[in-house]
Amino acid sequence: MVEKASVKDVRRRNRALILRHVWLNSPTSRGEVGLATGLSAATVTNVMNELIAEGAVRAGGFHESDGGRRRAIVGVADDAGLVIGADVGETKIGVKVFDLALRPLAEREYPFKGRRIEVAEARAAITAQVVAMLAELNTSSSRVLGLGLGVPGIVQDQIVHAEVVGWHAADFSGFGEQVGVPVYIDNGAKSTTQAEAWFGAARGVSHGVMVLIGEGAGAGVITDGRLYRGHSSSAGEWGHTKISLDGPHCRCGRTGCVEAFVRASTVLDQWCGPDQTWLGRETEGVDAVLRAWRDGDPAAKRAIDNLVNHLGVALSNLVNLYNPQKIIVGGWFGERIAAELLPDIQAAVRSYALDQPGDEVVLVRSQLVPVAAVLGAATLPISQLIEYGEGAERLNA
Amino acid sequence: MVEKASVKDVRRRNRALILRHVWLNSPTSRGEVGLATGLSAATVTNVMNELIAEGAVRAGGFHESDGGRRRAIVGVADDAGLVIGADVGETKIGVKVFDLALRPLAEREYPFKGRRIEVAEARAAITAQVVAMLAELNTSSSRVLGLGLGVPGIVQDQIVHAEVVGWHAADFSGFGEQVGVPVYIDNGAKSTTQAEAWFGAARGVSHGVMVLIGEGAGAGVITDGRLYRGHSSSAGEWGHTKISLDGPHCRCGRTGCVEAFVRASTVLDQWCGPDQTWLGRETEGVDAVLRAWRDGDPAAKRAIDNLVNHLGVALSNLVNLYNPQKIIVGGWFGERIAAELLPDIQAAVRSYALDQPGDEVVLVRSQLVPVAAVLGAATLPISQLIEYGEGAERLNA
DNA sequence: AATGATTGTTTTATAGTCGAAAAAAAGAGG
DNA sequence: CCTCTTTTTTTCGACTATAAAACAATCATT
Repeated sequence: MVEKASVKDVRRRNRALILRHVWLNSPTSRGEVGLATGLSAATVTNVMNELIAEGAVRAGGFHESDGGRRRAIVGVADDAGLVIGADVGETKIGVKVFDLALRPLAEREYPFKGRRIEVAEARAAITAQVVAMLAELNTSSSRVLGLGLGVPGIVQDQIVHAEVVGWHAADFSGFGEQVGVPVYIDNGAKSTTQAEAWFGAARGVSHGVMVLIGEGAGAGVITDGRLYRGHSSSAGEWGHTKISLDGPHCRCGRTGCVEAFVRASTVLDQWCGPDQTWLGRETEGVDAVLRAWRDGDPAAKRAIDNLVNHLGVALSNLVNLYNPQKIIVGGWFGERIAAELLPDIQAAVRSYALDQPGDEVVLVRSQLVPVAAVLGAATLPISQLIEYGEGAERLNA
Repeated sequence: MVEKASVKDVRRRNRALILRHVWLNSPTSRGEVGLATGLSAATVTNVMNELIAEGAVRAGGFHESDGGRRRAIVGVADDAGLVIGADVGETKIGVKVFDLALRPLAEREYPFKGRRIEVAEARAAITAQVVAMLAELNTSSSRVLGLGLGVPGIVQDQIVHAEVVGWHAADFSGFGEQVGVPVYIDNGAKSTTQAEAWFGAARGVSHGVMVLIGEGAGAGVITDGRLYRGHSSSAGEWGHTKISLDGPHCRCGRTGCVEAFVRASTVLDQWCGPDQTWLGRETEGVDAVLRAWRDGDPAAKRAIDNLVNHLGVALSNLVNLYNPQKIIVGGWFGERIAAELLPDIQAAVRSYALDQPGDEVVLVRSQLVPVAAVLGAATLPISQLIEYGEGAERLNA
């Protein structure tokens, strides 16, 4: 239930604390780290030198002084290795190579619009793109710390259940050997949330929820500064919670799901009727309906009002259940509507949620939409390095 | 965001681990504790002797030997002090005095059926009853470790928001001085869940949800073996999440709340129509509708089918969001319907929840219904003692 | 240029943690 | 009385973090 602790755990935890701070605030100095973590200067020096010896942190140069010894610069050893993020979306697979500071170096896409993709094809496609990009960058796979893979479904061990792309118990075991680098798989919403927590609108939030709205709807939950996973890491499946006892049919085969109410096509259908199809031009359609709404088009107003109302209900349930400080609205569609409608959505949430948690929650727009998915996936190997020192031997290889 | 750790924390945590095991498995022995916690025999001895010196644990007697040194018995120092649990329900306040092993010693009730109760009245009533019971037991308040108070609402510091009893920002500050013992206040659903986690159906569950259904509907969430509180400890307010966009009016002033669908009176109204009132005889009414349902009464069948269906939707949302191993169904009404309908409810939940989390979750019936509320409240001071050593100086006073 | 104030980092010394192993205690059974 | 078994306690070693002191390196002022 709760695990025992020993002195070793203290070290592991403080080490992670320090390394995480360096990663998220690079370049920094020992003194700053001590202030931020609350650890004594002695401990910081001690741990920092260990990290430098291992190669995860690099020291070099000095900050400018304003009256005293200069602070030595310590920061991510950004060229000590590479990290890869891959994300399986509904219409394409994106793969991106980053340096350890998560600056992009190369990227590829593998579209499969309008059809299904089999697991084997996905595995092969990712492998091919990784190989191609590493060749292009003229590096070897031994320099890669790891590949993080985000998938639109539930992950258990190496098995993926992703109904929206038709994967029932899709098997990713042995994928690491296939690609030639260590592979870490997670739900796409969770890894996107991780990205937002590290670099975006959820920085420093200890209780927050990120919702991702596009053609689907997912969520990632942060509690006590960590991703919430539940018993078998499928927690946070907001898109298929129900806000109506009948309601429209959802892709999952059930009715009344949040996803069926708030996804982009629902709004487009409500605006133009289901005859006029925006298939393949959804982003265009969304821009159009928002434009029409601004111009006072009554059909657009109806569609948008519905959306805001349904989002208000669906998000208020999250507020009542998770009591977050912040809700980050993301996903390609979510980000677009947040740009225009955030105050209305927030008002709707407040009207439906209980007073106390409703008054405290703040809605914000995602800051990383176009890159969040692959970036989030790329944080997976780095998280493992930070938390458990996993893969440190691959650095500077 | 995440706190630093030091060697002191190791001790505090292991100490809590050991003390909790003794409390929940009293009487036990040092060896058993070592096995259960994974700690070395040396550490167990060390910590245990500290706990004995402080008075929270008592050593005495021996287990029988089967060919070796006898195991020394260590257990809760049950007569080293008292603990009080109080619970503010919708129609009455219950107060109960326990010894430290949580065996009941005295109890009182203060009914206020059919009317509201002001905070001052509640405070006075609890105080009076505590004084009376301590007199009856011929002990002094200095022997009381603390009083735990469960309230039907959200608690922040000493301020209680409980709309169902009409308390808006009810002030409980200074209540400890008034009663003469340290007071700990928490949401009633949470403290009831705590009781079930220590002594009932949720023992050893690290990810679970307890739902309490009566005239209201609440929930307590356990994650990683601990109560989930969220940003401002109002997490888990399941009763006012919405499963319908219109739906019946709820006492909270909104519509479509789970509570409005699954509370006892809703079923009774659906069975007999709103004319026939069961006001004041709800338990009777529930027994009657269940009897009618078993006898094949069509109106009863309709009402029960609705209930099962709505519960299925409402609980499936919890399953999708929290991914629990277990859902414990409690509350006076919940426990009754669980006795008869648990398989049907579980089937409904599975049909609405996503496959993977839905297949894994198990519904069980609460084991502690009549006593859970006050018992859970009484665990509050004990939790503080176990986790932080708070109040140890009051033991053996 | 010399001095002192200021700031950042490293070293030293100390108190505290757990755990492995040895030692001791306390029984059963011959 | 001796041996074997089981449980608990003691001893000792490996690690932790931190406070305080020492050290290092800069700026400002004289």
